[in-house]
Amino acid sequence: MLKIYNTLAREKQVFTPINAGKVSMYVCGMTVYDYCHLGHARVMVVFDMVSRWLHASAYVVNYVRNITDIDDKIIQRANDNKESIAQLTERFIQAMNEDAAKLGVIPPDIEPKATDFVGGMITMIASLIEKGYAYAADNGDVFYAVNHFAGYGKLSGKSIEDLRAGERVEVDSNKRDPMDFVLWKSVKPNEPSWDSPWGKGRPGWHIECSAMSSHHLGEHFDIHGGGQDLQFPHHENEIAQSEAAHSHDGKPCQMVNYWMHNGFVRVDDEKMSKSLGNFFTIRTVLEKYDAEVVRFFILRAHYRSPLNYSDQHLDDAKSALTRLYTALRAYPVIDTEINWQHPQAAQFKLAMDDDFNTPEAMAVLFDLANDVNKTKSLASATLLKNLAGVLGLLGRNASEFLQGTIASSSLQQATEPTLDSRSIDGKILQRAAAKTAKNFAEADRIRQELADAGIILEDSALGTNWRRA
RNA sequence: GGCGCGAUAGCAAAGCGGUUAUGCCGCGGCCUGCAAAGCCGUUUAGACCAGUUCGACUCUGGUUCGCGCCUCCA
Repeated sequence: MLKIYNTLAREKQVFTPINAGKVSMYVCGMTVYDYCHLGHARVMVVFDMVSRWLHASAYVVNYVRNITDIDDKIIQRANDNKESIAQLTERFIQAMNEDAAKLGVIPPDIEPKATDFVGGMITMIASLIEKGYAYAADNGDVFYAVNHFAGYGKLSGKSIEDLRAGERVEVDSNKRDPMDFVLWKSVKPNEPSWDSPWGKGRPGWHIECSAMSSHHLGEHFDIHGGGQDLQFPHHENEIAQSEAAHSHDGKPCQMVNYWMHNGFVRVDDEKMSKSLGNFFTIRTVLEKYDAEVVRFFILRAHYRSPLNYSDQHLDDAKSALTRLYTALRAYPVIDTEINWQHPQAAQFKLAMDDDFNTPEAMAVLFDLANDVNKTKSLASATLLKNLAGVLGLLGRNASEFLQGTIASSSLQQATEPTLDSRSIDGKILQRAAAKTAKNFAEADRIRQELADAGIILEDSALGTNWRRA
């Protein structure tokens, strides 16, 4: 029985889908004006994991993750770069897809772009005006009248009064209330625009998610996710827009049953963010670390906990993942159905059903690795690989991981020359001959020579294995 | 200022009112020509102060410290 921590309720709740056996999930994706950083990696990996677990739990999942391809920063960046907005966003959508693929993120079922939904947004704004939740100002902007929506603040736990007290924003004189937020921005020079009943302009940020989620998942759907920083104002405003626009006879229509928010990636105990400038892009990190190590690192913490980034932590993650792959090295494991009755599989399931407790689920993986090493059980090795597969881990051949270089990544610039496997095998043969001749000094010299090149040898009864440090 | 989250061993990170989390690192042993890997064992815990309880890292209250949101942000 799956339990999910629901931000709306501030507690874990048993997950009951609106339609039995089906899950509709919407996640706020990226604004594509730059490369994705590790914080974006976390959202993608976390909700990929959620979607995989729902699949593994036999749900039919409809997973939507949007792409914001029109906003202030995009316009500015395109201007700075002297390229068109379409060129800029296309470039970074492409980059995002490459990064996601490397991290083992399965593409969502639908990835709608905001610019493809302006018509739907206009319809929704018109409906909000008609129902009295929004108003057009004299300058052509359209605002949402926050105090007309009774439930405002229910997600973030804020009250309109508290928000007013903490008011830090420049008051826009076109607003009737400082708390009102913009649904439609009137056109400004050198900015793209669309025709609307309120004149040329472009949509505000929040309305796109309301329009896209209802178009693809309906007025009422199961799960809505995103980073913790979107809780307010973005998600709060989405609720206000959707529930008001879809209201019938003045009664709001519940938009989402379960709201999920993942914790931040931090650097030196501070939130990693563009504004602080302390971010690492995914591709920068992948120059140094295998993408699966990064995925492992993300999933090793619970999705709601803060996740501190440092090289030391990634080194640690790499060692841990190496242990798992090492356990699988000698076994011809294949993908099979998981028998959830098996004690360790059941333990894994229990952990995952408890609000996606991946750290605890991973402990089961290490337990299985110990079994494999101790008992040489092919069954345990198979279960290990298949359970890890549910998390999108251990998908490669062990040797591919242990002997591969991150240089195989297309992003990797040529680093110091590394030995190819053929010459390594040659050295191993030379060393074997020296060992047979009891010339241990020579054997050790060869081993050291390889060690200096980052190749670690491991003798076993069946021969010598090697892996990259 | 308002609202919220957190504090676990050298590092990272979970569960749990009483019984080994787990990984990395360290130490000892086995194995090995020697290593490495692996196996076995093992040292370091639960910010602080009270309270509830037969018993609290786990529940309650307070203190201190850290972080986040309240403005674009995953």
